[in-house]
Amino acid sequence: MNSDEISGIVFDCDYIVEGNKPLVRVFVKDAKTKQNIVLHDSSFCPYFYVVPYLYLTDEQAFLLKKKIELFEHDDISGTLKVKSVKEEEKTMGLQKRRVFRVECFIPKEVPLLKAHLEKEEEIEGFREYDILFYKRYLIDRNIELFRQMHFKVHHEKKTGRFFVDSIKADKNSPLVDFSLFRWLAFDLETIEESGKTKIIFASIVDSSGCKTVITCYRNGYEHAVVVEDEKSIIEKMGEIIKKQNPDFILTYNGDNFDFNVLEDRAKTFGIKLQWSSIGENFTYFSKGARKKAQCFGLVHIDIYKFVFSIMRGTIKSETLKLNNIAKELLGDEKKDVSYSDISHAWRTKTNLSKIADYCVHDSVLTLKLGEHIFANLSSLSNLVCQLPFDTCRASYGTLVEAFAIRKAHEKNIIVPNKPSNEEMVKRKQKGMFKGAFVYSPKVGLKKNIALFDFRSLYPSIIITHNIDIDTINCKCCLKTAKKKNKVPDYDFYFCQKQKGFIPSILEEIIFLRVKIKKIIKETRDTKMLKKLDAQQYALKIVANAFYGYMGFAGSRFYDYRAAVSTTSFGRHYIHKVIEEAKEEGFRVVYGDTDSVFLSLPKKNMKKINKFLDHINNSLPGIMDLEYEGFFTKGLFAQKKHGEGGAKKRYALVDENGNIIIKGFEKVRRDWSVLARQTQEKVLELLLSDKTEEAKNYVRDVIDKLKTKKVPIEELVINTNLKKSISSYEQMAPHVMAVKKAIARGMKFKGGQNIAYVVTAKGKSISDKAQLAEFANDYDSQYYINNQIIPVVSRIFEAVGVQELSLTDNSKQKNIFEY
DNA sequence: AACTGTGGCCGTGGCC
DNA sequence: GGCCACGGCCAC
Repeated sequence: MNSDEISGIVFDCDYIVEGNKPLVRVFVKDAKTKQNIVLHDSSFCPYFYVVPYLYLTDEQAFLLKKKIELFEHDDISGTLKVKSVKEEEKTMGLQKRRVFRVECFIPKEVPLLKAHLEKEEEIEGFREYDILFYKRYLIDRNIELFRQMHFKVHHEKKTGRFFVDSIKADKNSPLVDFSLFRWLAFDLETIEESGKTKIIFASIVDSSGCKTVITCYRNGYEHAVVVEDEKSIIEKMGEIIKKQNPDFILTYNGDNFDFNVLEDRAKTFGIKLQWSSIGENFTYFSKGARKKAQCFGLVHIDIYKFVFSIMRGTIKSETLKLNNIAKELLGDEKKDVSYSDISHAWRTKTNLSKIADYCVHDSVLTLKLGEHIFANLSSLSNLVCQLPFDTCRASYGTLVEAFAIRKAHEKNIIVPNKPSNEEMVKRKQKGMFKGAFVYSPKVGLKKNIALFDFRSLYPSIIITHNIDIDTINCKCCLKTAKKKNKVPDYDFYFCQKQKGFIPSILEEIIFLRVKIKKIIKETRDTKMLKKLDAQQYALKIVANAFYGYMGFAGSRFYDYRAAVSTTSFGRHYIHKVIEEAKEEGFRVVYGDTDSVFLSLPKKNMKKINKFLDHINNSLPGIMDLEYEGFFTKGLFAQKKHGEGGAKKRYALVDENGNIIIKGFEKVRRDWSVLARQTQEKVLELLLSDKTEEAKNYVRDVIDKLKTKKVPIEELVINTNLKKSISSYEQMAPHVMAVKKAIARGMKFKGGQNIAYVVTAKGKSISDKAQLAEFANDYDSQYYINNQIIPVVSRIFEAVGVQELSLTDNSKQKNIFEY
């Protein structure tokens, strides 16, 4: 056997079972040759922890260990045995505990063994029995995803396999580039025929320049690969993909759509989706409503999933459809073809080249999006030690959990278990906990606003006050911390001697982020900058999600008291800043959670810096108030219902004249484009003192609506159908529009975007609502009274323009009357 | 459908 | 006409 060294990048991992032994398979791209290699590791076995009761004597513990070692259970599937038991010392909470690491032969025996041992009286509990085997491997072997790793391997002649002897990560090497890998995106166009979804076009685009569309219609498209039938389309796809030999397969919603169709059609025709160069098939899992298409060594990245769960908060477009996302992120637009266009073209066999073109374009966009998100995806994968396959499908909760588990292993800490269903119900029954403070603004236009906010408020609080499950009301600080580290609104305090696990790992994140930000400042190389920026961004989103994770009922680190303490300190600090600002003679205009808006007679940096220093000198730990910037104007509108100014809705003008709009209809995707644009324009004009122009602009819009000169597209209202149609109590417009569409034979799922128009026909607004595709006209009155007037009058009133100020008419009229 | 959290606004339907 | 629950989306 000759020993060898391989340096490469890990981007996939799974395991197989051979002869009752698990064999981990690590998919590695050799950095030099760019060839992929499957490395096998037979040295790793599944395990979980048994926690014996603390009161057990050494002898009792020894007997328990023996009992577990000798455990044997026979049933029809064979004999269940323990491979080995090792005594270890691990940290649980802040305590060192004796635990038994119970090693099993194969992964699926872990839950079985645990179930059998549950009846043993000497056992207090079980830990880490639900961490998937391949994830366990990545963590325990310190795999650094998307970073150079060094493997000592040996070649086994008999099987031709490479076996791993040792692994070393090169922690200082940068994360790799997109261009290291081969990427392939595909997209399907389908039609509904006799109750089945059938494939009519399939496009394939890859990073080596391949651009193909496959169809079985002969005169479809001059560049098309024309095959016999639908079955051949799928076979041809497999053939091309296999030949192109990509590392990653990219789709946009492939988990729920493309692979769903492919799986069904392939089954019908008796074909396997064997696209991988190493002979693996795609498997399609559905766990409840969640579906995934996966193939070892051919990593399927569903970009829609990543956009939905991770990027949604930063996306502004009305829907998360490919064309919108591509437009927003890439500045590219999808060709505009609707489903009815496709089926019409297919039925009449006209304009087929347009569909083919559109199909290819979708793959092109998907590939481009893949490149766009790669830095973020790879940084996150690396940070939380999860395969890119899992990272692109993960929620924030999953990411935080994965990161915590990884860090726990590093620190020899055993992680708490996931809550049982009953426990989760109990946690949820506690109800919502008190959150942040929001300052009620006064209505009007304010000048010269200095904006301050706390840098990462909640993470800073958790670190500074050592907020954790294990540090709460400790015995060691009973006398001191009770005074010095007490939660403002509650009766508990946190330990000041021993750092909790969560504060300590959060601190690592914050420090690392500061370090990366420093490097960013010194970096010129744009490629490198993008990577570093993605890394600091990954750290930021994981850090910010920790507080929510502690208050999340499904969390391993749930603690109600920790969550309420965090927000309690938050309220305390923002109130403190507000009080001190008042004392220093500033006028407090507004503030939300971690920010304060202070107005000054004029811009005065000396005063601003003095205030900042004054505050920061009195703040403990890593708490840090930052100066965000100066704004020449700030507009706060009257609340529609109730007294005072509306919170979470304002507009600011920065020193360069840019307008920043928060909360108003302009930024809400459930308002018509016309209403949003009109409000934006009015804001723009009023903030530059062009009152008359603003009035005229609105009159003009109203006039256009009255004379039906506004194109219907600008009047479409987008709303999400959040649940299945039957579970709605109230018949809101979008729900009624859907009901009417269902009557026409359309189908809807929860989570779908509904685009509707309020038409002229009907009594109530819901009566009038029709899906955009069925609407031929619109109700001008509705759009004037319910979309335009309310959104602009808030703004006019805020700057002090009374509605009744039109004098060009004999009668005194509302400026917007018509 | 959406499983990181709470605070908040506002339109609409539906009840009184 | 007034009030409130439902429902969706946004700020942080």
